Amino acid sequence: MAPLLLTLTNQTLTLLERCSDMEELKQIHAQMFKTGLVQDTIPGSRLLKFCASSDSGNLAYAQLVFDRIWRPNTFMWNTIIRGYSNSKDPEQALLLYHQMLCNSVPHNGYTFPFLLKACASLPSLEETQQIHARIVKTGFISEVYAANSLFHVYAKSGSLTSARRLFDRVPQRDIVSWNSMIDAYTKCGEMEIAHELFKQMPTKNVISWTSMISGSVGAGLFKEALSIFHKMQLSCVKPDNVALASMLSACAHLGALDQGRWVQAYINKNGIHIDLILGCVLVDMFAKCGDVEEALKVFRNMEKRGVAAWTAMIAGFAIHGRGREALDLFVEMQKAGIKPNLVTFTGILTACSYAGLVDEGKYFFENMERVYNLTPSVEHYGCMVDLLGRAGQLKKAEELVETMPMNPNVAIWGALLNACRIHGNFELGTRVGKILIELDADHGGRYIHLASIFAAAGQWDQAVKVRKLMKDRGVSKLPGCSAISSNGILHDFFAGDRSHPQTQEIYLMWDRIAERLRQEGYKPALGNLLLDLEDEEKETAIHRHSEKLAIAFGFISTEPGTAIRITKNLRVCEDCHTASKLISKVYSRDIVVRDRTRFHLFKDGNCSCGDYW
DNA sequence: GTAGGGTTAG
Repeated sequence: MAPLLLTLTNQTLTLLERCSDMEELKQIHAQMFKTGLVQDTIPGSRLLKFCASSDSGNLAYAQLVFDRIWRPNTFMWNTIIRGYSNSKDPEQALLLYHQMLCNSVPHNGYTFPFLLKACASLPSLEETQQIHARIVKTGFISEVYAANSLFHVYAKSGSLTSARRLFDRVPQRDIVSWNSMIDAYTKCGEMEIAHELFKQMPTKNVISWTSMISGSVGAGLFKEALSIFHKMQLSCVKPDNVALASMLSACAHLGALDQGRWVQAYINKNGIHIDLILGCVLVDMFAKCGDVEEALKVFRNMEKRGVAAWTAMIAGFAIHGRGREALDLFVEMQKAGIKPNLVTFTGILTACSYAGLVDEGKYFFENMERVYNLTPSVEHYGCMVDLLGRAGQLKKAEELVETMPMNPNVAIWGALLNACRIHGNFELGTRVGKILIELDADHGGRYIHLASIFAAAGQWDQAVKVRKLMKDRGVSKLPGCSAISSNGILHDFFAGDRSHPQTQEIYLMWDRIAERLRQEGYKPALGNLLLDLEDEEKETAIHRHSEKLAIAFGFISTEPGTAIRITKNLRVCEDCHTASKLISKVYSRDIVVRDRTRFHLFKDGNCSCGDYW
């Protein structure tokens, strides 16, 4: 090459390397046209690569550049395929691949990972199988990148057997192969097999650990997730953003504020960048663990917020009954140019429902389609049934169930039934209750609910019948469980639990509390929960509810004057609610209870839910 | 060039 041309080429390559946006690129492109460098392989490829695969690139422009290249080489074909595989139009990657085949352009080891990435985002099993055959035929199956990409697509399209067969047969496996398989199993809920592979794999990195953590979260094994995180630290693998996000998600589910705060401290101490997702899960964790103020602080400090972070904060206000603030934030969000999605609306409608903002809720529901171009789904109808029902508009709630464009599911009937409970509607309550024990026949809580409605109306024979049906069908009730954290350890309590090492102390403490409450005029609301027991037994049983045990433990294990924080897996019962209110007054202790659906802040004898739950 | 993380009604 002539020295002058060589200098020109090198200059252009340097310019392309330093190029930061499309404006700059277009200028370089124009120069390349003039000098004819555009048809040169190396500068031409670099130009294409910037347009097709850099963050500030432009795929349409890349296509234009590509179309003008006379006989593009394998690298160029790979580059444009890669561009489409990461785009909204991954199918185009497959089309280009077929063109590549027609033009008899040879593959290389890079072609298949790009192509399979496109398959993974479609995902198209048929295409994957065809590409698989070609990979085998061309011998690339022995290349670990191609094989790994295949595991990934198969796993993603749910063909676990294909993925595993391949995994067991390929000549070469690396850590990515193992991680892909582990992740595939966790995503299908096959935690045992995932554990097995995890144990077998020769070395583990942060991704291996994170897959196990997020897999456990997905399977509802939140404590397990915490324990895996702990083991990861013991093996000196440093958690990154992704691992911390999974861990925070487990904390959010458990209501494990102490552990969540520890993660936040870890982030600060190690200078970890709070990205879009990490910020979002931090907000969600604090809100779900009962510290809305801290959630808001994190939210305000985020550099950039995606729609999920806004939604998490809105939903956070909602579960604390702070509906007005949720709506204010919704307005602010739109001013910030963020478009709400379907999830945002469940947050908004929940906020309205829990705060009794009936007109506002109706307004937003009606505007979903018209203003925001979002079609309400069954979740949104569920919120509306709940909203109307809580507000006592049972007739309207029922009408909505009858006229909604989809079949009502258990959540819809559940919302209606809860409304009947709050407002004491026997006729509708029994009707809905009967539907629920058929639709959700394995769910013990449904039978108990229906039986207690009958009992409340004095129809004991009917109540007994329902209990008998439940017994005959072999259905059991999910036991109530309350968790409370002390010194960073979560303590679980079930009703009547005697497994805690401090059981004696705890029961004694509760007896003292109960005595004090009695002096203040408290009478246990025996209601109609346990109809097969005598009154005295009922009273004993109700005094052993998991929540009360947790509160008693809270009195033993926390400093006077500090809030007692409890997380419950079911709804708060009437009696525990009354007792908690009284305790908060008599002992001047705030009690924060997160139940299955929302928070209750018991303070000075009142509850933040306004006795409306 | 291949692998892991986010907001959802009862």
